Amino acid sequence: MNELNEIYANFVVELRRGVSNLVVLSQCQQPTYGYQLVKNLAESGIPLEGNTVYPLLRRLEDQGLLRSDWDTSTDKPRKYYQITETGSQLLAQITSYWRDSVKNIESILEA
Amino acid sequence: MNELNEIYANFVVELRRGVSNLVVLSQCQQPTYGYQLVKNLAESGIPLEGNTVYPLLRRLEDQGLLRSDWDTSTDKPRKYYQITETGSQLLAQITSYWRDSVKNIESILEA
DNA sequence: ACATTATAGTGTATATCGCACAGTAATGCA
DNA sequence: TGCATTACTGTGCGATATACACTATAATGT
Repeated sequence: MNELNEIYANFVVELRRGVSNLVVLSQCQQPTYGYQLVKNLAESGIPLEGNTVYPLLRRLEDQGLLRSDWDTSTDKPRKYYQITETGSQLLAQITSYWRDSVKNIESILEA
Repeated sequence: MNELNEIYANFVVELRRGVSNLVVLSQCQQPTYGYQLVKNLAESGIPLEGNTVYPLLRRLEDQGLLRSDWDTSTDKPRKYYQITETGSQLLAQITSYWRDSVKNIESILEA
């Protein structure tokens, strides 16, 4: 017997999916590293775990939307990711798509 | 070029994911059938195709969030889905979650 | 007579997530 | 001093849900 909480949790997972692309790209307008993202996004109410963030960053880099540089100047080496020109273009597109969707969904919910 | 469009399309797919649960549950506050959902949602700017909607309706029914009745009184038999009490509770929860998320994401995008 | 609409469905490949786990170096604390 | 926790980056696997490409049937439009 499926418990309601389980179903709810799964809905939340699905809702968060895709949003991660959007918020990570957005955050990488400033050079950022994975662990920082995990912390910042949790504070911002969009908790993404490391096992989600690290593969995501690599995917985005593979797609040419981010680029990365290791900073080894401190004791804790950090891999900084930063958005590319291509990434910026895509970010603008999906931000626009996102806002349109939000409006559409809100009007469905209110109807 | 084509590559970017593909990436964009995939982002859109991921963003739409989960939203389908929300809008379908919401629409089923009035008894509705699959084909009508496909048409209505397309008009509302949330295009979901039959191969997405029909399995989704069945899942929601399996989870006890919707129930269905065949209407065979007309020449075209239609399977009407309607939200259950449990479904209504969950809809309220995920609607609330959705609106909170939207606020959080918007504030990340603006930062 | 032929195409399109209306209506419901399936099978398979693919993408991404969560959970669990691996691994190292610094820092806090008992 | 010794041990736990934090900081930091990752991997492997199973589960879920989507897109794409179909199957199927009956009515309606031209």
